[in-house]
Amino acid sequence: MRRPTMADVAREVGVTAKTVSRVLNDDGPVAADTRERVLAAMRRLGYQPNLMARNMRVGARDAAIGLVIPEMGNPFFGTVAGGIEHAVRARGLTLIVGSSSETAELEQSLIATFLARRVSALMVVPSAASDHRHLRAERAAGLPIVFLDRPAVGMAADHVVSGNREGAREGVAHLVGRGHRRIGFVGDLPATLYTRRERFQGYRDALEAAGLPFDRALVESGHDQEAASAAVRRLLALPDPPTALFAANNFASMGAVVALARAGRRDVALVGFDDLPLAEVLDPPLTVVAQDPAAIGAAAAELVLSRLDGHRTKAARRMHIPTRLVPRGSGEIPPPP
Amino acid sequence: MRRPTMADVAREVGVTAKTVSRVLNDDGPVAADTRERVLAAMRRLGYQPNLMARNMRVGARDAAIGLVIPEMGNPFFGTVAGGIEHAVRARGLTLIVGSSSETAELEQSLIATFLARRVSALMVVPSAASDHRHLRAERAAGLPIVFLDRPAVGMAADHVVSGNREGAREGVAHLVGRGHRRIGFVGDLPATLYTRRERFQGYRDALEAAGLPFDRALVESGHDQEAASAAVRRLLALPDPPTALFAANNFASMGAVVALARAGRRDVALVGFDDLPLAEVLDPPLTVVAQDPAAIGAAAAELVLSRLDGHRTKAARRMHIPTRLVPRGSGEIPPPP
DNA sequence: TTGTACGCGTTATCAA
DNA sequence: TTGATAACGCGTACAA
Repeated sequence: MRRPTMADVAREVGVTAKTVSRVLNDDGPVAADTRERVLAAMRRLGYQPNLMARNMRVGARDAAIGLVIPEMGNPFFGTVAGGIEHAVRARGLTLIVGSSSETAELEQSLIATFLARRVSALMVVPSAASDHRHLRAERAAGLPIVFLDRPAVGMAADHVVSGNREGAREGVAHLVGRGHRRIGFVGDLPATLYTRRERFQGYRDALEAAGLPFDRALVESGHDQEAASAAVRRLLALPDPPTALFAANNFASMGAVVALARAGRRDVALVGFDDLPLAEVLDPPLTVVAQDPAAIGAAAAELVLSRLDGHRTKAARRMHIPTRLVPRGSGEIPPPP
Repeated sequence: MRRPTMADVAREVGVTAKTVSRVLNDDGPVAADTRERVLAAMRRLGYQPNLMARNMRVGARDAAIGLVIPEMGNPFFGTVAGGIEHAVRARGLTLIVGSSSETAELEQSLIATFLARRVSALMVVPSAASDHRHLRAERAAGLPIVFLDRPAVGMAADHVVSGNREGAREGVAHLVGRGHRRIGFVGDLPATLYTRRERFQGYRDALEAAGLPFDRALVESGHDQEAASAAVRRLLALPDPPTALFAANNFASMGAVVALARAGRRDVALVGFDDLPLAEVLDPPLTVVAQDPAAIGAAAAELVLSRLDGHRTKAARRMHIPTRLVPRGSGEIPPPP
């Protein structure tokens, strides 16, 4: 029950494999008659070309792009992946995905697998503790590599990230504009994470631009939704508590929403970084600084495709995808008089 | 700047490619000394084995699993994919993913690509209008094929689905148990969708078990969140409106939540099928029949792996992953006296 | 318009 | 313990 090959089709028709190949790829001249007979034989035998063999012969490159994301169930990264797939499909490239669970070990192991497969390009969302020095040789050898959401560590490479700092500044400035002077910051851990650092800088930028003092007591962190909830409770229990909160990522937002709802506090303003599905039906509806994951994926795909097209600049190209402030209610709550 | 091959390593050491291969795969006897020198040369040259060539030579099968899902950004399918990847990674299999945008054309084209790549197995979430007759030959030839979330059309094949009918029955029975006698059904379109049909059957089962009449006027549909909202508004505007609603999928739930919130109706009970991220902080918190997407992915992966291990039953194996009723508030609202 | 010879990078087979 | 040779399925270069 072997699968038919070009040779089988060729034998059936009484020609050479090369002729079958010509028909398949519309390459070179083939007599209309021969062509018909080859196509008929293909159908009769149920022939399917072997992409593996083709890839190997033609470019010594797999017509696939390797993508490493932290977690597939996370709609942010899922949407990024969708944006990439959509953009590369037209080029006949398929997407190979692996999730790193935010660990450097899995990330490395996935990258190694992709390299072994000879993928045409590599796209990576770096996990917290990873280092990418070992990829410098690959990049130098011409393999397109793009980092997503966070920059590479230990090497200069293309990347596409959100306008984290600007977005956070805008979100916090929005609160300042409503009259808030004590604004809490709820971030993730570790505090060395790129996105966390950038958004924290944006927070400080906004305070400074408004001439407001920075109070370390107003900065809290948590590594998941529960911890973020607890962080918010601590902030609200301060002697001189904040009148507004800035949640620096989506689970911090969720944690803040839950903490405020449980405490029955409808007087505390809240702006979250990254949009949430049901944000508009929350009570109050959640004001966010929305990211654009599909655009991040599409931009990264374009970077990769242009490199594949021979655009071999040595310089790393870096893109910031702008965020968008979406006022819905929670961010417009004024401070108490 | 060519990438080093086995032959390069072999030349460097003064042996044959086959010896290098033996070292790489721990296959056959190699002198400890030779072994060391080969390993050293590999490191020196930065050799990386070419998986494409290996796959082609060894099994004519790609060490990858092809997965077709409707949409990557949807956390339900993202989590399913994560469950699969987690389960197959230990076997050295990687995951190739494509999204069909719920169209039969893209689904077919993705499947064709995967078959051309000679993937080791195929996992498919069928889109609404697709037909899988053409896969019968593949299945007969021994390719493991598993359908997810919805069964195949036109062929008998393994599948893993949620306990849609039982879950819906339990959700509706929950409302009946609270005293509701007029319960609206909000489903998706087209009404011929497998999941829609099953959940509708569960709805009718629960009514029948309680001796309640079925009223066609209480059944409404919509193909997205907005349409579901409109459907709910129509139900509430009936002369004899429902006192409770059953939303048969997640966007129907969201639509219902929005519609009820906008209408200020806190007296209408609501149970949704499929859980939502912020369900517990909604007002009222949303009672749901939760599915277990990670378990669906894991179960499907196990089916595939057992087939790969030679378990070649001709009979299709079908699994139902049970749902779980999560009472949070919205489903416990009693009918008006 | 078609065929021949060879190579992609690896492993299987059998002999040395 | 190692090597020589062939093979996987396909495309390239060139000849016929």
